[in-house]
Amino acid sequence: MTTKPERADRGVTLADIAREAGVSLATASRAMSGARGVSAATTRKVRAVAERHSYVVSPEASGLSRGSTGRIGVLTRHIARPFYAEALEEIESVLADHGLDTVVYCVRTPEDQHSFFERLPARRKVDGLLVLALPLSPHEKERLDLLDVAVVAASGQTADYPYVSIDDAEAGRQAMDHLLRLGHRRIAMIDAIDPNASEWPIELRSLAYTRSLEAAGIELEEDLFVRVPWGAEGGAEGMERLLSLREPPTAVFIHSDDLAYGALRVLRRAGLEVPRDMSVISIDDAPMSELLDLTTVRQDARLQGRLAAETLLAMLADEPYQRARLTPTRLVPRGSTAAPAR
Amino acid sequence: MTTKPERADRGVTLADIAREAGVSLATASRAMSGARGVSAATTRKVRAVAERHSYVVSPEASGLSRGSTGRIGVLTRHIARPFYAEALEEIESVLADHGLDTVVYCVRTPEDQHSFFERLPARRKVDGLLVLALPLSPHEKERLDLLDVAVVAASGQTADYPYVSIDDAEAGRQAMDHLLRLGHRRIAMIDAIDPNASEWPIELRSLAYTRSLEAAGIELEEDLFVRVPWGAEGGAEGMERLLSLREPPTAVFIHSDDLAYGALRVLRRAGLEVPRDMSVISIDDAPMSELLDLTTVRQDARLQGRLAAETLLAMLADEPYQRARLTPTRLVPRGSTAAPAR
DNA sequence: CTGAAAGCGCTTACAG
DNA sequence: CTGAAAGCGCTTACAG
Repeated sequence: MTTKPERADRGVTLADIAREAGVSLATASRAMSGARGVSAATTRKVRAVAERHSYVVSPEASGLSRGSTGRIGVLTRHIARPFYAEALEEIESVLADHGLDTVVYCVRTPEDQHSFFERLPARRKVDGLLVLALPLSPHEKERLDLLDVAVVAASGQTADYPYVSIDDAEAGRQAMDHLLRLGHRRIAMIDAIDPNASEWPIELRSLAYTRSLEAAGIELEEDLFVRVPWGAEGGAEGMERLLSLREPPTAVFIHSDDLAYGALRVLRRAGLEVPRDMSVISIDDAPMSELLDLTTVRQDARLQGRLAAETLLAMLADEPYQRARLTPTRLVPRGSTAAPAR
Repeated sequence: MTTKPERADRGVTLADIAREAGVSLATASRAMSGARGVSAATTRKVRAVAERHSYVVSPEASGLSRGSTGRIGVLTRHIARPFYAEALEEIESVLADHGLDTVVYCVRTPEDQHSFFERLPARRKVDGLLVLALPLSPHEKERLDLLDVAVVAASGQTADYPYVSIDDAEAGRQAMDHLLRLGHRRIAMIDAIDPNASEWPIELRSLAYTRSLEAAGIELEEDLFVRVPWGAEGGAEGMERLLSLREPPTAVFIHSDDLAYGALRVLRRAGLEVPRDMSVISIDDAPMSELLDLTTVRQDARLQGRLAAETLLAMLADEPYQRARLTPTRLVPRGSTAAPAR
């Protein structure tokens, strides 16, 4: 019946199903969506016909009609780093369980990030957005609000969206506490900055470092605090700087596991033994840390992803939710820390 | 003018833009899409109005009309493993550069996988599908064909879709060759099987092992070939079995880096030194391998992801493409291999 | 419980 | 170069 044959065979439509089932389009639609107010027999009949044709309702058309997309966007700066990858995997899992698709927007570089907020490619494409460990400038937040969808942040946000995160200050305290209890007094810190991050919240981990030392009555030494770019290379650089001191520390608290891996390599190559010559602790408990016998403070990336996704689902369903959720961290003592040699 | 006010304020529509620009809907549509046949002045006027309202064309409506979704699905069993995460990151990057969204379908368990192929949640939602290192049974392939979209496989496929992959046999040969040249004769292999994989292609890596030994005139020893489940734990188990032999090998070729990490840990804990007591080589060159000083055969996950995405783009654009693309692998000699002790 | 009809927000052949 | 109109494949208030 179509006057445009080239469009005619895009596949079976609800109209076809309705016709074959001997009901109206409206009833077929209700039967397929499980809306109430259709007799069980009719529903069965319609669905049987649909089944026979391997028919599924077109999400595009359905979404257009009802005004939702059935998709959630995840905005992130990385996919291939353990924390992000694990959080993403869990997010996808939660969303899929609720029938929602996950679309990934990865802004690798500052340029990508800039263009994302200028062009807003997610506009009109998602029902909600999960912002993964991406601090937002006020301008970026303003742009994001143009999406006009629910937003939840996981870790390190600067805007005022509902969020899920660890308590970085507490995690830092746990790490420092462990070193102090072991008897260390000369404790260094290798802090990390993301060279690509335009904005970053107050660094709670380094704050924990200074506070813990102060609380223990230990004087701060400028040389013992180094700040390096993110990643194993940064950790290596930081450790090299510490080893070059006239009097190196006996222990070091490192911003995160990734950095610690680089630091451990430097120690090994320098012929130093861990933990005898240097205790090393960091934060994350990334997958490799167990293999490397690294003492660390565990944060659960998957849990954070899960809770963030669930928060977003609650917002979309207009159910109550917590604006701020802190997930627990805990010390995982392994072989890279011990009491100082003397 | 709408009779349904609750639907009225979903935002600015093309009709609003057209009205304000003083043109018809049709012309506004053409101006926004950049279709030819609109005067430059009109185009400018329409776009200016759109800009002023932060308007973008609704992908849902546009897609419904033109019959495409602007989305590509990625089907995978993992997100949080380096190979997958890197490939995915690159895929997203390529697709985003072409204005396409990436939606992830991660089937973690055999049940997830089964349900994916039964329910086909990607149906009517994507213009194409990238299957990441997921071997398909004939039945699964049959189901997938119901999606009626372009499909490209990256690594380890069993169906006959266009694909991108390394040459596993060649990679294995490179690894074995390295050990043989160093003078090893007693070479073991730790092979991996994915306990979740319903189907798996002929194992080309272990084939390379036997062939290389045969070519070198070395007799195969059953004890020297062990097969374990995937992951570091599997590698540890495999190495333990090899160490328990009356006469352990002097070198071992391991299916992939992940397994090698576990094997290295077992060696270290057993007080054995690498490479003095045992040479270790594997395939992948995952991010941690450099830190662990692991000799390996590098495969480029990002390149595979990129080429797979580009192949899919070519298919969608009806441009010529290669049905099979093999990406190169190369030996990366590091500190975990050396000539046998005596 | 069921149907006719309007509407979701676009695109595009057709006719100027 | 531009517009009126049909169509994309659904959903849902309205009226039985």
